[in-house]
Amino acid sequence: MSDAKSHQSSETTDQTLQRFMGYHLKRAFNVVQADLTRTLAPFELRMLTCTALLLIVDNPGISQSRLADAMDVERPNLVVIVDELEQRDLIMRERVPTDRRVYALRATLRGRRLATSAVEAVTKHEELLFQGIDKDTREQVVTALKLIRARGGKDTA
Amino acid sequence: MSDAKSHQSSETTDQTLQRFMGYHLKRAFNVVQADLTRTLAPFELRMLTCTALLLIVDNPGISQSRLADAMDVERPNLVVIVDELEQRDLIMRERVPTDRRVYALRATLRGRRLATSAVEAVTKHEELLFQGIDKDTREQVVTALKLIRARGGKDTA
DNA sequence: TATTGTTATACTCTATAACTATA
DNA sequence: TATAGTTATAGAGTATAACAATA
Repeated sequence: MSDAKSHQSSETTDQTLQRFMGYHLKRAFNVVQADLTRTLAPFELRMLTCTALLLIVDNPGISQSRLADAMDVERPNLVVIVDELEQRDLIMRERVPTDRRVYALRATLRGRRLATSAVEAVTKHEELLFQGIDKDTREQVVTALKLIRARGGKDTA
Repeated sequence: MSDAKSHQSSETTDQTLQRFMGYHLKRAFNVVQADLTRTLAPFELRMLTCTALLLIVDNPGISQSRLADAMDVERPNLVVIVDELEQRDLIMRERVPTDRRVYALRATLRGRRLATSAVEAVTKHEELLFQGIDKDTREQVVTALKLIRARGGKDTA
């Protein structure tokens, strides 16, 4: 019990950490993130670039500010993501005549095609990763995750 | 509909992304992460250093390799975390006579005291953050997250 | 040979301040 | 003045290769 040897072939008990949802959330997210990275690699997309592409495909004309909000990303960090997608000819920045400050983002045909392929791959990926969890539970999890998301920014005071 | 203006005051539909658990997981994790960072700041702990400290407190004599496994962190990345905790006199690296390659990690009194305070703060933090989610749902979510974690590493092939 | 801890390194993600051009 | 996009920058997390000491 006082020797390191006694731990070598046993699992950690994690008594304290097991109580925290944040711990489980992080571990699960690490797995999903790592798996998703592999799944998206053939498309030369990362989680963030893929998310941005899908949002632009689904919301043609969206501005960078609104895209940043939807992605929970700071505006400065979104710039490089949009740059990358534009350089790869997957999206376009179009000037808006009524407000020359904003860009209207639109997917190109190439972008829409890549998005379709990526969505198919991610769908398969998630089916595999979550196959041990029944549909009802999945929906409950999503509902809970949305609630957590909605509480964001509120102070713990 | 083709003008960016039509999107300015409406929410994105996110039709495609909404289907993916990974998207919800990431957004929820971002919120928890940001909130937890604020909660742990007074203790000068981050999510990773706090996790390491709690695991060492709960598993005295644990080696760095086993700690890295428990945290899903690569060994090289754990070194700086352990360095930080040791420099702050929260834990000690002890040589193990039976295997001189490994360090047995143990929390100091100071480390155990800080861990107790941090656990208290995080507990309060999570109570606030998850107060809209009933106990049964929370347990179901944790069970699901554990299942996802357990599937890690398995190929999507 | 294999493993523990380590160094070095690189890439990604996150966060903030300050600038420009437009409104 | 306020907002959209941008630049620069810093901090933190993640991942891999290679090394010394030890088994």
